[in-house]
Amino acid sequence: MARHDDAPRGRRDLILAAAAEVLLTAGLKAATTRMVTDRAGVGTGLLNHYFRWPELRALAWSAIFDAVAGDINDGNRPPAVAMERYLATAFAPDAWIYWRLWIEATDLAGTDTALAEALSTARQRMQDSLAAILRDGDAAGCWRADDPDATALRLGALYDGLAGLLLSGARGLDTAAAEAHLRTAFRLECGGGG
Amino acid sequence: MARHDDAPRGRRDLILAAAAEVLLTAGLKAATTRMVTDRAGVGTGLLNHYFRWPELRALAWSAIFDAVAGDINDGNRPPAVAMERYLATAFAPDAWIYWRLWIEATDLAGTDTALAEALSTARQRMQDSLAAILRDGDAAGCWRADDPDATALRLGALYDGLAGLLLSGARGLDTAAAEAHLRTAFRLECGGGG
DNA sequence: CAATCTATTGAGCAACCGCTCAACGAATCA
DNA sequence: TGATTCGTTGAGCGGTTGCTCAATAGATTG
Repeated sequence: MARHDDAPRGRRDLILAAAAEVLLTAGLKAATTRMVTDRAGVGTGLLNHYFRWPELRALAWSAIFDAVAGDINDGNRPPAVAMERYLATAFAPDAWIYWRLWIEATDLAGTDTALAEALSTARQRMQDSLAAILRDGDAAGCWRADDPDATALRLGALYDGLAGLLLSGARGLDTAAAEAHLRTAFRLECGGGG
Repeated sequence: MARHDDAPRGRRDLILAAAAEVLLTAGLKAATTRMVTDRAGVGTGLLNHYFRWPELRALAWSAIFDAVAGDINDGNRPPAVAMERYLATAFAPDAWIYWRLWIEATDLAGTDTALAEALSTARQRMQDSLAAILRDGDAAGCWRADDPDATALRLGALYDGLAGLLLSGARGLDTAAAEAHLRTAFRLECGGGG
């Protein structure tokens, strides 16, 4: 994902790419402008010449979740496969940094309007993707989904809540248990077809 | 000699009370030591004489949610009434500062160990209370609850997720819709009797 | 070649944070 | 009374942050 091509279209894109790498490494809250300029091998002034920090941070965050969304939507999988993939990868160990970034964005969105906009867009896209899978599955008879949008919202919110529990170190909950809870919720929402 | 805690309201308690007021006003992340000393009408040094900031912040946070928990558990209501009260007050307008404090604590718990401990305790208590209501309701035939603890965890996580959505300004979701989603989840978990 | 312009630098600014510590007033003790 | 203790003060320290701006290097132009 992080491309270290020696032919970046310009220092601007170099900085943007470095910012995304920093977010994936340090998280959203801990990331600073100096981390980005250090990683890009660039003076601190150049970052502020091209961006303001909240703007750059939101852009890098969006870039990351654009890639994630592309990963989810790519290919025309049958709904049962797509759903299984969603449930199986939701709390996978190597997805950890993504729900950390997601939760941190939820938190910062209250203050940072640029990030709030980015989060709103990404969330809508995720929810629409999930709703589409649910609708397809209903049409194909895999399960029942009377109100795919509402179900997608609830599953998404449950996902957020479980991720928050995991991040803040809730007692008696690991990634396997979180996945099981998400699967249970899906079964309750859409019937026993699992 | 007798100078310990016999004083009805020493400066220490004054500072702690001021900290709680600041949290309820400014939130957890925005609160600073200087807000607390200003509100308490006390020098900045005195706060640090009695507390470290993370410790004081966690103490004040705990005090707030001790009061909330007392409010929930107080009285021996029948399970149906207790459950209805939980669902109806979950996203009430005058409770929003509490789920803001709750969500912010979830976020800060990753860094702040004192707050993580306080959150873990409060969360366990909330979850136990909810599980007890679910169990009582099952025993009384109000609804069905095969695994009250798991259901309580899922409802709590959904609550966290919905609160996060509300706080970060998700499109097409207000407090009434959030409450409706929570009620739907409860109905799916515990049967259509409600 | 010199002149011009643009991209880039990084020391340093201003604002914030939690926290320290020498100093002070008011009790208490001898 | 003077000496001692202790709660209390607040200017200021050390550290962090995003960001500025005069200075500089490098390419372009006449």
